Amino acid sequence: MSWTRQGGGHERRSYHHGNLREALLEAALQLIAANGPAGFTIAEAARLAGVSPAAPYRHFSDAGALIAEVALRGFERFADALERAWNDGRPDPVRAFEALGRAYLSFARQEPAYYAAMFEARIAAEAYPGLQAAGDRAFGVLRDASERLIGDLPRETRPPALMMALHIWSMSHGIASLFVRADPSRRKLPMSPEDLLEAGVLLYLQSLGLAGAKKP
Amino acid sequence: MSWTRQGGGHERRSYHHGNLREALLEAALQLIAANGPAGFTIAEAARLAGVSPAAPYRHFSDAGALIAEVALRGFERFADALERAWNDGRPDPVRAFEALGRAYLSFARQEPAYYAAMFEARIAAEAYPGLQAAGDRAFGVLRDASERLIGDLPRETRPPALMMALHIWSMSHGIASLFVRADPSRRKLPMSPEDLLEAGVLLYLQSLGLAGAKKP
DNA sequence: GGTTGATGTAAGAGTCTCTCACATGAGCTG
DNA sequence: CAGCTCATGTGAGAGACTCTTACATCAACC
Repeated sequence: MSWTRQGGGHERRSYHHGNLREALLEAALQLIAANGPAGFTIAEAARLAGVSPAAPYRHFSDAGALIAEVALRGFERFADALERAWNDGRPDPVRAFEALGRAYLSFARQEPAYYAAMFEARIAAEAYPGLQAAGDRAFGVLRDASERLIGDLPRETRPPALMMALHIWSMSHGIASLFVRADPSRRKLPMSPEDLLEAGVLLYLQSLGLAGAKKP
Repeated sequence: MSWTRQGGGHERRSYHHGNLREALLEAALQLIAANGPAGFTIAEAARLAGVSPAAPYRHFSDAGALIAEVALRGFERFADALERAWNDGRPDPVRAFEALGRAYLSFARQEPAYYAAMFEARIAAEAYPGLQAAGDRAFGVLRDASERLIGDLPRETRPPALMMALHIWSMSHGIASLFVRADPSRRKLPMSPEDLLEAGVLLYLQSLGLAGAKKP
């Protein structure tokens, strides 16, 4: 997809680009995917967009602001993906919960640039207000799902939903960081990250009295 | 502690530094701790060591090689810390296993510069041979501990020790990355990362038939 | 005492960030 | 339609960093 006004190649005829902001965000995604968050530079993004190195500063105060915008959009897509996977607990809560975990890893795999901007760029979240909220929305999906899952448990054995969500988030994030995002040359696993996470979640749920049996 | 030959301040009288390599590694730790892996520069490290910007290149081929050396030493300290915490399963395997988890988080908290170099610098591990081995030694502690923990279980219900170690490593790493290493302004937790991890590990062990009861 | 090799410096080419003054032209206003 | 205005782009440049090359220093060894 192209973001230039001409809709064609990257040759621009008019003085003004017409859609530079989007073109820069697109370029950032490419560069981050290729080289990690540190591999992205304003200068290179400007080059990809076909403008001078100073032009991006009309749209972003500095490189961090551009990365933060990528991260923000990433969190929104991430939250959407998690919501689709959870699908309001259908076909049944346990299955939907597993789909949620797979969606987490899938996002890390399919959208490495967003994932890197969100979790590996070390952005000061408080400096970019929307970021925190977008992250909270994504986490909220997991929290609501946890709440729903344990809803059927008797009060005495019911764990705090927040704690449960934090456990699942942490394990998903750990697996994604260590085994999905790591270089391919990295330590070989005896199973796919997806299977590893599914087994971990099932064991965790078992200890709560949910998902008692092994998967059919 | 000072790494100059004079053992005193950072004023050097002789032409040669005497211990530049160590001084640079020390400077890198300071800079990474202060500004993250991206905040470290060869030029600034040279300045801290009191040498010209070109001098570091006598000891490290480039900035990545210096970071990799920091990461390597970090993994060694990390493995040592984990081994001390496990303490060969004393006083009993379950308690020692919990101590292992606390040691993981403690390392992330107490040694942020090493942790950042190890896990946040995106080093190409295959380019620095010792790195992979050092990381494997640290993981090996967790793996051996898992093996020992499940050793008492009947064969039929015994999970693969490797999988178990990967689950614990992932949850520990996830909690460390998300809640120990995150900026202090970050989302407030209902409990400390240490308690969160301990609860998660206990639940996990419960589902395996270990650590059946809640902690006294 | 002289030589040599490891370790330092000075200088510089190339790149990046970010700023400032100036150029362009799309859209509004009369 | 003429003219104005302002968002958006350019050119030039200061300051910082990376890494290289040629040269300087000096500790250790013959």
